Amino acid sequence: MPREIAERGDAVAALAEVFREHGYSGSSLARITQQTGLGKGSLYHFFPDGKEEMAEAVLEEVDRWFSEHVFSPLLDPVAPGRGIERMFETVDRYFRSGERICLVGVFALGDSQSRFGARINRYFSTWTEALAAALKRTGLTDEQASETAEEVVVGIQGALVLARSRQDPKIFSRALRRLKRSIPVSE
Amino acid sequence: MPREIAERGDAVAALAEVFREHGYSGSSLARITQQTGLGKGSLYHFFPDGKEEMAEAVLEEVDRWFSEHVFSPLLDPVAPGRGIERMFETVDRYFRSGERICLVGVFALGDSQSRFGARINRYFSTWTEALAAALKRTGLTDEQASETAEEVVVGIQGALVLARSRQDPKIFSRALRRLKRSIPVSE
DNA sequence: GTCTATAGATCGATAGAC
DNA sequence: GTCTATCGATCTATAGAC
Repeated sequence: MPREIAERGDAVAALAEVFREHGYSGSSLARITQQTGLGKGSLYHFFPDGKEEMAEAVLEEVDRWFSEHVFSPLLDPVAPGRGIERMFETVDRYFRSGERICLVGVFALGDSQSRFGARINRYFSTWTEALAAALKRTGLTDEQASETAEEVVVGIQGALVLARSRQDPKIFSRALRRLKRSIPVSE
Repeated sequence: MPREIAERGDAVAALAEVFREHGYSGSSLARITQQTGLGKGSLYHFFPDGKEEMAEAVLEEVDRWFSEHVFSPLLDPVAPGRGIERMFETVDRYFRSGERICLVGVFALGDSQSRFGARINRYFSTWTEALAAALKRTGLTDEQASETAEEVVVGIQGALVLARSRQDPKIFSRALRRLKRSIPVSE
């Protein structure tokens, strides 16, 4: 029987949920060991630089995951419309239709902004620019594409904040529906 | 010469900026005393129940301020269109055109969500419902009004997250402009 | 690799002088 | 009301056994 957490990659996934739920300062090592089942020995074996390295690894993994599953499909040269469609589907699944919040957003609003600012900035700018590029290839002007891309990313983040605040995931679903509609149809 | 902080009300205003910038767990008493200039003696004199009472007082003050300056104008029975206009102006000023973030949003995404959940929920539902009521009185159907109100509050919060993340307040200004446009004109 | 024990700093909170 | 001193708890991180 395999252990639940046998390597660094598994540890990162478990850490992500802790940081997502409690933020950076709210995630004490005591809480981390408890929620992940990993002892301090294991944690400092995988992440010699401690909590900051854990958070860095988590942010890096989120970045990697979005690059592969969200940003890359948007940049697919053959089907911009299809890439955008897929983005909405993937995002809906990733955030569990509004039950999950965005870890990068949590870090952006929290006290960890100064610590991880560069990575946070890059995550959102990469997303916005990839979406703008796809929109442009559906026929929008540069300005329309940039503006619409920003509107979509803003709308997603805001919907996650409100869904969490009001404990109502449907807020997120409704926002996704509105945002999809706001995009000029193309085929 | 008057002291900078002579009463509880002034303390609350100073505390708000600390919590806004560092979140709940990120605002240690050491940081609070340093940033506000208030000693622990004074803080515990004003807030006998400590840090949690400080945060409660700050949230209460934000609630009170928005009720007076944002929600009430929306509910003004004579001029729904004018109330909505004023809401955008007031919100733009309050968030310093995107340089400031929403303290309630910070608490909502942070680990303080469980502690202050009821108040956070109420803040956003009051806002959304007041705006929906105003929109309805401009002639929108119940459903259009609710949907548009949600879109606006979501858009504002998302824009604050992105403006902070990308260190670009203009993201907030652009979002406000789009949201104003999304509202059916009325006079 | 993972455990226990613990160091050293910082946490929120309190006491008592003034 | 505000200060300094300090409590016990908790924090991040490390050491050393296995």
